[in-house]
Parts: sequence; structure tokens; C-alpha cells
Amino acid sequence: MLNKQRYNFKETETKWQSFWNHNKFFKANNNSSKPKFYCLEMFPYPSGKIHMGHVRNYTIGDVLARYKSLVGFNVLHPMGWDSFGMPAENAARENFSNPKKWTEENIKVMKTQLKKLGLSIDWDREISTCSPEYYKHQQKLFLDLYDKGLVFRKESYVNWDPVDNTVLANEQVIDGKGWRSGATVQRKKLNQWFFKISEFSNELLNDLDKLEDWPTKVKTMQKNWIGKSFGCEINFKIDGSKNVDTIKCYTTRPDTLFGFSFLALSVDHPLSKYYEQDKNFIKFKQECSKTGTTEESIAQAAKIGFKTDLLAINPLDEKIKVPVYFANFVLMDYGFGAVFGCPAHDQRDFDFAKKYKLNIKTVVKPLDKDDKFNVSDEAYSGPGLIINSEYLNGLSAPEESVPETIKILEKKNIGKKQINFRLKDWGISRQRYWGCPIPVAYDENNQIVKIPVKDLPVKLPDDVNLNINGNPLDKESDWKHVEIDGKKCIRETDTLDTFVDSSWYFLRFCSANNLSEAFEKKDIDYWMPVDQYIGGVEHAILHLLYSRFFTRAISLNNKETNITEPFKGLFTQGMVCHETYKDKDNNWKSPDEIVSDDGKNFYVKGQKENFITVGPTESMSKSKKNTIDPEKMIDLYGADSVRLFILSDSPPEKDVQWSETGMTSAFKFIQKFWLINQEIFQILQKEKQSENIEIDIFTNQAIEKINFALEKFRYNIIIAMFHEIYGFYKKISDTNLNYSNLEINIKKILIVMMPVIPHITSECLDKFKDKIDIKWPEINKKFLVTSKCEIVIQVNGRKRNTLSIKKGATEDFIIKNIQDMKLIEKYIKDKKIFKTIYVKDKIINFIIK
RNA sequence: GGGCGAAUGGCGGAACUGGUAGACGCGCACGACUCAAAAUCGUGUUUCGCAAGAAGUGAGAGUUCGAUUCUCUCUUCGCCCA
Repeated sequence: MLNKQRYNFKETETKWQSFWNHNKFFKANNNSSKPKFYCLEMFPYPSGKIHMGHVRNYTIGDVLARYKSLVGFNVLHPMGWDSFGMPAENAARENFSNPKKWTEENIKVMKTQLKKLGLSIDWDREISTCSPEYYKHQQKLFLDLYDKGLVFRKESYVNWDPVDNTVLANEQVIDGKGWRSGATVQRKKLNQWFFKISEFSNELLNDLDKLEDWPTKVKTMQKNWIGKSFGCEINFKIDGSKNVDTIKCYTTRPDTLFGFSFLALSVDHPLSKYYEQDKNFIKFKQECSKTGTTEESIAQAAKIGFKTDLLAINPLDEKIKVPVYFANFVLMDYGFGAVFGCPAHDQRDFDFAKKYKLNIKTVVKPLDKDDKFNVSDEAYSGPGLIINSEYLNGLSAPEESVPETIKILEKKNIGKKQINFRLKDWGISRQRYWGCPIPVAYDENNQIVKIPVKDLPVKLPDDVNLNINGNPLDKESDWKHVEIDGKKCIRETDTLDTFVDSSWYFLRFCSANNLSEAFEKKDIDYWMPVDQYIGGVEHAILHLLYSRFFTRAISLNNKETNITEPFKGLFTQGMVCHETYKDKDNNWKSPDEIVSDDGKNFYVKGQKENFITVGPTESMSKSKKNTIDPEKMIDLYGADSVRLFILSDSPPEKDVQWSETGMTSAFKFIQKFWLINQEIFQILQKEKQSENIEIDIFTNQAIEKINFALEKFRYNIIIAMFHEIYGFYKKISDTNLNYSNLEINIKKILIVMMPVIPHITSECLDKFKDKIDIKWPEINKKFLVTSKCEIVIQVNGRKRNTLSIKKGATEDFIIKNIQDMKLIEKYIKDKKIFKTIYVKDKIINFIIK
């Protein structure tokens, strides 16, 4: 009898992981004649432990990388750590530790965890953005961009916490209040560093069309973010001041000029200098500073204005003069810091006009309304026809009216067509310790001095006092004071936004071990672009846009590199979700804190009376306590089982629901699969029988389906195929006959299962004495076409029967067969067939009356 | 408010260019093994109906011999932007 052994996943997985490790099995070769494939998943932030989102992300990538490698590509599949950032600083402050130590410990833990998943990663290329070996190159790149004029300094607003005396990131502002102090956040001007991303607005927009392997959803999001608008600038003549003749405005709706009722300026508009002595204006400006810096907070804030003594003249009708205000909803960053107000057709202007009792004149009517249409409760911003506008009347808005108005303004020489972008320059200064130091200093005249390349990297000081308000680097006087070329200077204490670190790490992977340069031309030429980038959709805008910008910025005026798009293919995976639980006191409970006797009603462990309310399935988060620890799952069920389950239930781009039963079912499959492999291996030792063509047919068809699913990221149907494969080979194995074509086919099956469950398949393949070259099997097309087919017989489009018949039959032949067999007799009895539709080898449809 | 996407059994989800709806898994039911249970294996499982049969892919219309698939309107949900 068979000696059935239970599969010891721990032993087998450890064995293969150390085999891959020691043999550097996944080392990518920089000098290969093979075609390359660069497979990259978004690198993790080392927050402590890996979570299920990582497991899903890296499993998806690993399946692809292993598949491509088996198909014959030279695969680059690296991993690194996005290791600068605030959480390290916060954690260190709380634990009186050090961000560096905290980060390095986390990396150690998470690396071990990732290795337990059996990922096919070239660990020799591991990078960490917080290491000086990484950021010294980044500092060099920063200086290069500075020399190209793509880096500049300007005054800009930050979220200021007046209690903690510190700058807050947008996500640290919750309902307009500081996350730690709870103080109302103010806007404060600081001199900050920027990347001139706006220089590439047009390119970044137009080149989206080239990205065929990106989800359209992401492309649209980027398009909207860049926000190209067509409009015009208008010079409004100003009455009532010696200081100013005209004010320049940008608008996308010049066609509503006859509805013009006020002109609004940003408090930072150059004109504000004439009001700085005015107490009321100072008070107003202070009031404005209470509004946050995000677009959302500005949109939600109550609209307030400060009326000046100026009057703006309507360029289309000089008799009309309207007041000029300073207003809190106008930003200096957009247009020229001045907007013309047309309350009837812009909700913001409408709110403002209501508040200050300004004229509201309707100049556009919806198509289904008559000329007496009047805006009353809210602005109308939809399409329509122009009314109440003299010579513009009757034009369709906006498609005819906008260009026509621009033409008129241009003729009068008071305006011109202009294109505007919503995309603003990228502010990269952070008033934080745990980030890449900006490699510049300031001399005694406060002039910028670049740190000489020979002095790079500018290293972060190791031990700093984090328990102070503001940027810890400001207080490091030893570090701050530096002598450059004999001049006494003070270092820049701002550090770089961590998005900078991740904007070029994919280039570094190509030459990860080159100590002197960030990357080498020949490596980039070979590996770039990333063939498949995989990550969460939450990075669809910023990270991807910044990376696209940075790649272009590096290539600008650079003879060495001329790449523009870093990521040829993009795939965004869904989140991992789990049910949520609350106890009777409304506290979140984690899945391992609760138990059930009947599988329906849950209570808190050890407290039978404390019943649990099962909440909706939501993405795993610590705050809702609905997380599952991947390492526990790997220890309990093994990496292959976890990989199998995380791919099995939903298509990768959709959210997947974690379930204990799903997990155990994957585990059971691995066990069953091991047993059947043992059985088949025993059978293969027996005397050979004739061949069984069904095995070839099934196997080739299964591989065909798997190939298709792999190319389209339909990984869940691969898992479904695995179950079918099991079912088929179970039947074969039950015959207990060693068909002469069994061995060759079972080997093929083991290979195509490798990308998903690499450990168990490696172990099974290893049992065969004649070690085969493990390559992705070719499909033998002759097994894909079968000689017979089933014709569906329909009557009036409804399926009534089927007919199994040789392929290629004629319509007459089929009709004869059907009539002979009386297959559909009762449906066509006493009826007349007046039409027959026949699709060869598929369907025959009788139309009767 | 705008943009994008989705909606299929008790549940997660299959169905390539319009051509047998519900693959595969979970759950459930029954059976085998067992003193019993768990585990395992087998069978069944869209709904209504004893059956013949009928209905059926969010709702409604349209195109078609034939629509989960294409077009239009609507509803609900999700994501992003405001």
C-alpha cells in the first residue's frame, strides 16, 4: 500500500527558501543576452510588521516575476525600503528611542517576514532610502536639478500649529485642528524649496496617452489632477486709484463677463502692499490665515471679503463699474491671484455676492428654459445659451461663447487666450528631522551655497533631541554650522519630502551596487522602463506623477539618459478586507478576541454574556482591529497556502475578503495536492501502459487557460484551474495505471503551478530522478482542437437540446440528424420553421411561428 | 456637484470577439467511514414546481434569430476630485 505522508510545509518551505537564498537563485543579471523583464512592486514603509496588503501586493508581483523567469526572461525583481518619514520620528519620540534604530529594527523584522513568503527577490539589490548610501545620490540629483533650474525657493504657506510651534502635513490637520495639540491650524508663510513640476505640465498630460498598459482610471485621475484649462487673461481697467491702472485676471469663462459684479484678489496679491497700514485690512488678513491650506478647507471655509476703494471696469461695457475686494477664497498660486466674480454662474461667487449684497445677473440659461430664466437659489454652471449679454446673446455656452469672447477681447487688446494648469509646483521642504537633508547652506548674506559634491552626503546627525517643538535640526548647532570654501555658512535644516525618495528608487535598483553613481547608463538602457509596476491605487496620483516628473527632470538636457516614462505597465490591486466586530460596550474587537459555539453568534472570549455585533466588511486597519497577522498565518498554514488563498477569492484588482474558511480550504488543497503527487509518483514506478490521450488534451487545455489568465492578471481563475487539475488527476490516479504520457504531463502541470505555490511544486519536481530543465511548457496545439463538438439546438433562441457531432458538419447534415432523433419534436410540432440560423460547430437556431 | 467604475445563487466569484449563464471555491444538505465526534471521501445544491415545465444576470426600454456581453433611461453602491 501507499505510504501516505502528511505534507510538512515548514520543513519543505525552509529547505527551498534557503536553497534559493544560498544559490542566489533570483539574482538579476546586468549582462545578459536574454530579453529583460523588470517587475516592481511599490516598496514598503517599514512600519513594524508586514500586513496582508503587502502579502497580496508582493504575491501578485511574485507570480508574475516567477512566470516571466520560467518563460525565459532575465527578470529584475528587487525590494527596498521607503524608510524616511514621520512615523519613525513619532515612534522614537514616544519610546525615547532613535528613528534610525527604530527603522532598522523594523526592516530586519519585515525582511524576515517577506522571506518567509518565499518571494523571488534579488536581495543583493536591497536599498533603504534612509541610508546615506542611498541619499547621497539623491542629494547629487537634487544639485543637478538645481543647476538645470528645476529647483527653486519661494515663499509659500504651510499649516502651522501655534501650540506645538510646528509645521503640519495636510494629513495631520484634522477638521482644521492640529492632530496632537488640537489647536486651530493657521496658514503661515515660510521660505521653501520647490521642484518645477509645472515645467512639464503639458508633457505629463500628453504622454499619458502613450501609457497603454495603465488603467484608464489612473490616467483620468492624473489628467484631472494636472487640470489643463483653456481660458483667457483679462486686463481690467481700474478706477479710483493713483497706484494702479489695471489688474490682470485669469478666467475660463470670459463669456460670462456681462454677469460681472465684483473683482476678488488674493490677500497676497501685489496690490495688498497699499493696504498694509490699514488696521481693518490687517485684521482681515489675520482672519484669512485661519483657513487651512488645502483646497478642501478653502472650499469649505465661509467666504469673507475686504472691500477696497477701487472699482473695476467691465471691458465689454465700460459703463459698468464694480467693486474690488480682497477675498479668502482666492489663491495667489492660481491664475494671477485675481478672479472676476460672476455670481450667477459660479457657486463660490454666488455665496460671496449674497453675503455682500452684490448684483447677481443671469447671463446663461439652460437649453430647456426661456430667456426669462433667472438664477435664484444657486449658481448655474451648466451648458446653455447666452442671454442678457448684448452681442453675445444666443451663442451656445461654453463651446461657442468662450472662443468668441476671447476673440473680441483680443481685438480690443485687453485680453488674450491662455492655457492654465491646476498642477502646482511641488513643495519639497519638510521641517522634520527624519528625511534626506537638502544639500545646501546659506552664507553670511543669506545667499544659497551648494554643498560641494565631494562633501556629499550631508549626513543626518545621529543623536538629536526630538522632544522639542519645531524642527530638531534647527537646534543642532554643531551640525548646522559649516565652512564651505573658507566661508562660514549655515546649513539648510529642511529635509526633503519622502515622495522625493520614492521618485527615483526604481532607477537605483538597476545599479544598486554602484557606489559612485546613482545609476549607470548601460544598466538603465537595459532595464528601464519598469515593465510591470504593481501597487495600491492610493498612490495613483502623487507618487506616480512625481516619479514621471523626476524621470523627465533627470533626462532633461542629459545626453546619458533620455527616458521619460518610468513605468510601462501599471497594475493597481485591491485592498484586503475583513469583517469588523464590536462588543456590547461598542469597543472594536479583533478576530482572535472572539469565539462562537455555533458559528453564528459570537461573544468575547471568556465572557459568554458579552455578545459581539458583526459589522460590515472593511479594509483591514489597526483602528478597527480587523487585521490578520500574515506571519501567524504563514506559521499556521505555510507560505504556499497563504499565497494560494490571497489570490483565490477575488480578481487582483478588486478588494478581497479575508476568511478563515477560505484560508483553511487553501491549506487543505495543498495537503491534497501533496498526497496525489505521492500517489502519482508511486504509479510512475510501475510498468508503463499505453498512452491516454485524454491526459494530453486536458493538460494542454489547462495550460492554455493558465497562460491566458497570467497575461491578463486573472489570477483567481488560475486557482480555479488548480482545483480542476486536481480533480482530473485524481481520476487518473484512481485508475492506478502508469500511462506512458502521464509523467511528462504531470511535470508540465507542476511547472505551471510553480509561480503561485513555488515550495511544494519545487519539492515534487525534485523527486524525479532525471532532473528536467525547468522551463515553461510549450502548448501542443493539436490537443487543443478536438474532433467532436456539441451543437446547441435552439428554438426561437432558447436552448432546447444539444447534439454531439463531428466538427465541420453542414447545416443539412445537422438538420437531418436532429429530425431523425426527434430531439426537438415537441417544440416544433404543428409549427412551421420559416428560418434557420446555423453557426458552424456552435449553434443551430430554428425560428418558428 | 463633476468624473470613473461596479451590480450575476445563501456568500466570494466564472463566462475569450453577442452563441449551453452560474466554472472554481465557501457554506449548506444527504450519504460513507466511526461506539461517537472531528478529519476525510462521495453525491447534491439558481428559484418556483411532485413532475412536465416555467422564470432568471439591479429596474425599465431598444437593437438582434439570439444580450451577463452592445445602445439609452433610471436605481443603488464604491472610488477619486471638489
